[in-house]
Amino acid sequence: MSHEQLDYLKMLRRQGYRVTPQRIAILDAICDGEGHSTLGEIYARAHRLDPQIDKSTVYRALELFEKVGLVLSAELDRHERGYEIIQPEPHHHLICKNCGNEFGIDNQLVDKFYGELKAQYGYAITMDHLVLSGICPDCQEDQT
Amino acid sequence: MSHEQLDYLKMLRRQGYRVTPQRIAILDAICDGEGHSTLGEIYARAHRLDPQIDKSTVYRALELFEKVGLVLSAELDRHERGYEIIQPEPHHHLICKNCGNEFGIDNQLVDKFYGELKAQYGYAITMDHLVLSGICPDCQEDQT
DNA sequence: GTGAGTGCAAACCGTTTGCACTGAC
DNA sequence: GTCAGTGCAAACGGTTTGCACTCAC
Repeated sequence: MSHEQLDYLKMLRRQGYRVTPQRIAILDAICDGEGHSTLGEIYARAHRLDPQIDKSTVYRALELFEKVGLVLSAELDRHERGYEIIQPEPHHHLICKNCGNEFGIDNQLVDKFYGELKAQYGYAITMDHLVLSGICPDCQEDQT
Repeated sequence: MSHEQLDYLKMLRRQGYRVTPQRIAILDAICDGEGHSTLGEIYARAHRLDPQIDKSTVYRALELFEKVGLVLSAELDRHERGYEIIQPEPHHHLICKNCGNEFGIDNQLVDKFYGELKAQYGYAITMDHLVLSGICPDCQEDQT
């Protein structure tokens, strides 16, 4: 894993939580995935790294990681929650309904949209991790 | 219930499904709520109308209603799915995180945003029922 | 050495399913 | 009269919890 992981571990320790082999394995498992991983995927990967690891440990670790701000989660589609390692900037995604590909979105576009909503309705949108599903360009071509 | 309900029932019948007292009660229960109702809320209201009604019937009815296009559902926030009676136009919502108030959004704003995403990334967003959470004007004032 | 974190097993709870009965058509 | 729809009860699967043990600090 990259040197960044060390920072993640430091973040844990700094906030008074212990760094255990299980948490490292689970963190690795989250990073191994591209984009969002479901709990099941994370568990499978972590389990490969350490077959002793228990599912309840993964649940507890993900909850903790989210609390301390190491991971973000989002409802991907019906009954599927995805987790991903946190990024420095608030960021948003496009996910292709068809092929599952993920794509980061320019914050400016979203911020502008939020700004317009604020101007028009007064609502201050607080979703700093928007996940929009649609059809990616490649799949649009295939569908013709 | 309003005369519209008759249309809803017709829609069911037209598509070859039977109109039962339970389905009417569940439909009423959905309409009774303001904005999105959770399955639990719908069940509670339907149960008040007809104490005999079973939860599994509500599950089956909601699934059917969604399939035939009578209701829309959306993930409200973590582990809460909300159902609402369908509206003639594709529409979107703002929900206040604080007080739970819902507010419809002008489609144009969202369409424009989608258009920009399409132009910039090629993705064609297919979410015709966006639910954004934020803080409504009233609650923003209260928070000062 | 101590208590946070873990693995295990059981509990929990929302959802789904199988089945015999009922009532909409 | 028929079969889609229902209520009931049991099964299911993901998530949470209690507890004794372990190991990070």
